[in-house]
Amino acid sequence: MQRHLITSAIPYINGIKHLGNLIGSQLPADLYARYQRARGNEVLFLCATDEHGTPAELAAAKAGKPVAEYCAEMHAVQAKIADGFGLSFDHFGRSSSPQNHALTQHFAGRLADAGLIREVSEKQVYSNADGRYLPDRYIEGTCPNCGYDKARGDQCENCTKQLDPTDLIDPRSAISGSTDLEVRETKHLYLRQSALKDDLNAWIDSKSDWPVLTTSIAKKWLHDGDGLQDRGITRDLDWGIPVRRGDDDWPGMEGKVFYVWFDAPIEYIACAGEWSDANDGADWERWWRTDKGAADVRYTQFMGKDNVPFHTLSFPATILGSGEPWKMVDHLKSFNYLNYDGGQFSTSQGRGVFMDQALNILPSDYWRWWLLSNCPETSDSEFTWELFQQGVNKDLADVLGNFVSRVTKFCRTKFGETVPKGAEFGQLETELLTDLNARIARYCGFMDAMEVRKSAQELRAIWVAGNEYLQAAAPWATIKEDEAQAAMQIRLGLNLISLYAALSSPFIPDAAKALQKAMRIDEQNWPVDAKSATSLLRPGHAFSVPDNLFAKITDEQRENWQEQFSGVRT
RNA sequence: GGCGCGGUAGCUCAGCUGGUUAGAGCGCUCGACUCAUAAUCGAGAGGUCGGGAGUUCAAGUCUCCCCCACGCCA
Repeated sequence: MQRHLITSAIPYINGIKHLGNLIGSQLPADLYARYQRARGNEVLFLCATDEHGTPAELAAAKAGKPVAEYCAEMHAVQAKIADGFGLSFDHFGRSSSPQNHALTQHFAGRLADAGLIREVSEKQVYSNADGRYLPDRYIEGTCPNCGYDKARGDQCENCTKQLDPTDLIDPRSAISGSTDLEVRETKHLYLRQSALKDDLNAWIDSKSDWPVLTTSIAKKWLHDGDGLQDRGITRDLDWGIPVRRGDDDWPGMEGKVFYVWFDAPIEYIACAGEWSDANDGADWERWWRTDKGAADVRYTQFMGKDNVPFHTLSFPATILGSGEPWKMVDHLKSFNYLNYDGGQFSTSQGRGVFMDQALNILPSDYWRWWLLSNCPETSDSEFTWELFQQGVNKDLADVLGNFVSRVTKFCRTKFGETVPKGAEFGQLETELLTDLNARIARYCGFMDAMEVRKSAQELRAIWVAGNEYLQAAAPWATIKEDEAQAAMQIRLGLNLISLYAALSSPFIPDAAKALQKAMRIDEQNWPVDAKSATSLLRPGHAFSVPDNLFAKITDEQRENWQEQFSGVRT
C-alpha cells in the first residue's frame, strides 16, 4: 500500500474564491486524493486558509469586525463551500492556528541558528492617521512619469512604470486618504535564500518528472539576473505570527510579525498537527518527518502557476535551511489559468463565477466534471457558458446518464427490477471486456500521472463503450427471439453501471454514490479486471431505477446565466 | 525592453527523444436504430500544423528571424 501526502495551495481568507481558483489547485488535488483512496492507498489530504497579511486586515476593517473574528467567519464560509464541492480534505486548517504559530517560530529559530537570517534596516512609509506602516501598494499618489493621479506605490497602472513609494507626488494613504505620512527606519529579517541557491538548484535538477511549467519557472527565479534574492520574512503589522526565535524573544523585533509568504507554506505541516489534534492525537509526524516514518510517503502539491516560486524555492529554502529531516515535495503539479468568456476571472473585479454562486445554480458534479475535463493543464483554457452547457449535456446527460436510463428502464419493463440471469457471455461480450481492460489500464495510468484531461477523456470513452455495446447487442431486438440472450445482455449492462460508479467516483462522487445506491451496492473495490467487475451484480440482485442522473442545461438557463454573470459581482 | 508558455480542423484540445495518407471530442452533413433524458450508434466533409528561411534522405516535431495572444520580471 502506498502512502500519499497531498496538499492544495491554500486559498487566501479574503473572500470567496472563483472557479479559476478552484480548478487551479483544490479540485485536481481532490481528484487525485479520491483516486488514491479508491485504489486502497493511505492518503492524508490537507488544505487550509491563508489568513495573515494586510488584505485580511483591510477586509476585516471594511466588514467592521476584528480581524480574528473576520477570519474565523470566512474560514467557516470557505469550509462550507469546499464541502459543497465535495473537496475531501482530511483537514481544512488555518494558517493562524496555534500549531502554525509554534512551527513558524520554530523554523525561524532554526534558520537563525544556521546563520541563514540577516537583519536589514530599511525605510518604510508610516501613516500617522492610520497608525500603521503602509505596504507599497497601499500608497497612492500622482505618477511622476505620466501624471496619473491614482498611481500606486509599487506601480502606476496607467503607464505601467514601476515605482518606489517615495517617487509619488502628493502621496496619500490608500486606506484613509490621509497625507500625514512619514518615512521611518525599521528593521526586518531576511531569509538568505541566496546562500541556499546551490542546494535548491541540485534539488530541482533531481526532479526530472516535473511539468515544464514548474521547472522553467523555478529555474528562471534561480538564475535570472543576479540569481535568487534574499527575501524579507517580517512585517510591521499587528495581524500575524509574532516574531520569535523558537521559544525565545527576538530582541529588536518586538511588535513585528512574520510575513505571510513565510508562514503560509509552513501551514502545510502545521495543518497535519491540527488534523492530529482534531483526531485524538493521530500521529502526524509519520507524514512529515522522514526520521519518524515519512520516508515512504509520496508528497504531491497542487497549485496555480503563480504559486510555483514559493513552492519550488521559498518553502524548500525554509525546510533545507532548518537542517531537519522534513519531508520535501516529490511531485509538484501546477496549473495555468482558466479564463472567463474571453477575459480573466478576477476576484478584485468580481468578474466570473464564484464558488458559492456555482453551487447555487447547479450540483457540484456538473462543475467538477466540466472543470476537470477542461482544466488548464498545458495552457490557459477558456470557460464560456456555451462550452459548459455542451460539455455537461453531452458527457453527463447523454453519454452517462442516458446509458443508465436506457439499461435500467429496459430491464424494469422486460424483467423487473432484478438482475436477470440469462445466457453466458459470447464473443461480443468478450470483446467488450478486453477493450474495457485496456481502457481501465490507460485510465489508471493517466490518473497515476495526474494527467487530468486525458483521464477524463478515457473515462468518457469507457462510458461510450457501454453505449456502443448496447447498440451492437440490441437487446430490444434479441428479446423478440431469444429472451435468455437479451437477459444476459442487460445483466452486463447493469453491471457496467456498477463499474461506472466505481471508476467515475473521483470525478463525480455524488453521481457515483447515487448509482451505487440505485444498484444497491454497499461496498465496492476499485475495478482492475473488467470481467470480475462486471459479475459483481449476480442474477437475482435487486436494484431500483434511479431518477435521471443529470438534467440537461436548457438554452434558457444558459442565456439567463450568461446575462446574470456578465457583469461585476457586488 | 528582457524572459517564460503558447499559436495544430468552425470550437476546445492531443501529438514522446524528427519517419508511413496529421488525431480526439464537440459542432456540421448523411445513414442506422427506436431500449433510453429528441438520447444512442455508424459514416463523411473539414487543416498548405501563425509566417518566412535553414538543417536533414525525411520537420507540426530541430535552428534562426518575424508576427500574434497570454503571463512573469525590470
